[in-house]
Amino acid sequence: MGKQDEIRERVMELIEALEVGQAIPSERRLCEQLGVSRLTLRAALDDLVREGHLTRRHGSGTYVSRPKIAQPLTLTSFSEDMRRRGMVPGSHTLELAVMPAGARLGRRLQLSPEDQVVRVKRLRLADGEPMALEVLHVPAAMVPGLTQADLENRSFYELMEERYGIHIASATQTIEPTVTSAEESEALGVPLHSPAFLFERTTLTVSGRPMEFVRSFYRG
Amino acid sequence: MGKQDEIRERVMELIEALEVGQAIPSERRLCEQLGVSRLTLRAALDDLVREGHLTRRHGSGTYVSRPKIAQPLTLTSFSEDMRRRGMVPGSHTLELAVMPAGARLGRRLQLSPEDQVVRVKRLRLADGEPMALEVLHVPAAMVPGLTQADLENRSFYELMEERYGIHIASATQTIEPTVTSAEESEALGVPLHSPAFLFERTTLTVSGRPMEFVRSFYRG
DNA sequence: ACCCGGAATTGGTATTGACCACTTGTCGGG
DNA sequence: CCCGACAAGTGGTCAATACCAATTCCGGGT
Repeated sequence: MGKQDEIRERVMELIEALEVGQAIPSERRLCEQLGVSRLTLRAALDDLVREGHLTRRHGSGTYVSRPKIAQPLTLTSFSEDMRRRGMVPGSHTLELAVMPAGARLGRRLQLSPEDQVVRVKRLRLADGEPMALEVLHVPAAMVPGLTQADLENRSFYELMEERYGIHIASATQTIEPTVTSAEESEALGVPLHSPAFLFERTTLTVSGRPMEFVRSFYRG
Repeated sequence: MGKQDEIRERVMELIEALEVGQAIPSERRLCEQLGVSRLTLRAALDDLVREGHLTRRHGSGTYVSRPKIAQPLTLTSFSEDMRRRGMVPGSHTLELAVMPAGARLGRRLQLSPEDQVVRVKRLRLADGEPMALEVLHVPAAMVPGLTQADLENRSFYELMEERYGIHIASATQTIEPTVTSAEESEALGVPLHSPAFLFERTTLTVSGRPMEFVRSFYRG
């Protein structure tokens, strides 16, 4: 975990507390507050600017921009979606780890920051070709004994229902255009900074509790 | 003109003298040779990597990649092309300047680096919408008295024939996917680093002399 | 002959310090 | 009252340096 990524997260938290159009603290102030050099801070801001969360105005300041457009929801799993398009869906689990939720993720999943979450990184395939990189977070308490093999070529939602008896009720999803980072580029086999779509979805169970938070990068 | 852009040009020249797959000098050696800091050099290399000219391998080196695919040629002017698609072509000249050719451009146009060239920056429109940013270079000796107004909403090739009696014979053109820079983004009204196509064309007269070198950025 | 380990080299990241270019608001002169 | 000059604050760029991480290569031990 680079320091740049950590800063990125902290700035994101800061942004979320502000209105669109408001200015964030100046670079000089911020890098002092966060205890990093200005270049490091700028590298993190560059990311957020490229992804459209911030806009810079030379001589004036850096401003919060473009709120994500919340979509009402079309409750499709990747597996269903691909089959409907006549393609053979698949998935390959790259990583499965248990970690504390942290502030932002905890808020999304209605957990305390110290609660454990399972973080799964999956590559979604269509006809064998990489289509998306998916990072999903689930409260660890909801899925005891989940292993990497459980998710291989398997729909996560189906697994949740069959093994854990958890049924999904609704979800809120946002879509935004973005460009791929180094990791995403490598996983999807496309050049760095290729255009892509970022889906973020929070899924609720029938009892109204958040069940998962997923970030999916779909290649353009 | 930033130092970074200058370095970018110099590295480009260096690259063109190498074969695909060959390594360029290490960053530390290069920044010493070019007399810039490593940060600046890396910024320039970042550009070239993003555009696909270079590939980095951590611990190993930086390598020349992806030769441009030379197209045989489809000899269309922008104006003709747009009309065929049923759109109304237009153009707006942003800048017209006379300057020395320099090394790379001189080579392309078969001029000595000190020879003067006319550099024209044009915005190409389709139905009034910006479609492409075009930077064309013509040997100054070929187009005496050319003014900015001459090119307003006018096909350059038609002008060359009518006024100067220069007829085009053939051209070689390369296409490559790229992303927009700050200047291109602003001119085309798209976000920074949006996907785009870069056309490079060298046009020859019937006498076999290079008549123009054009770089066109078409929005995706 | 093979393999393993360390040194050298390469790209990757971060810090600190400085200066430039643009914007904005203010203060003083007309 | 208005307008221009100026100063402060902002983002943009660059230099010099240090250390980390991955790769490569060569030599010594087996």
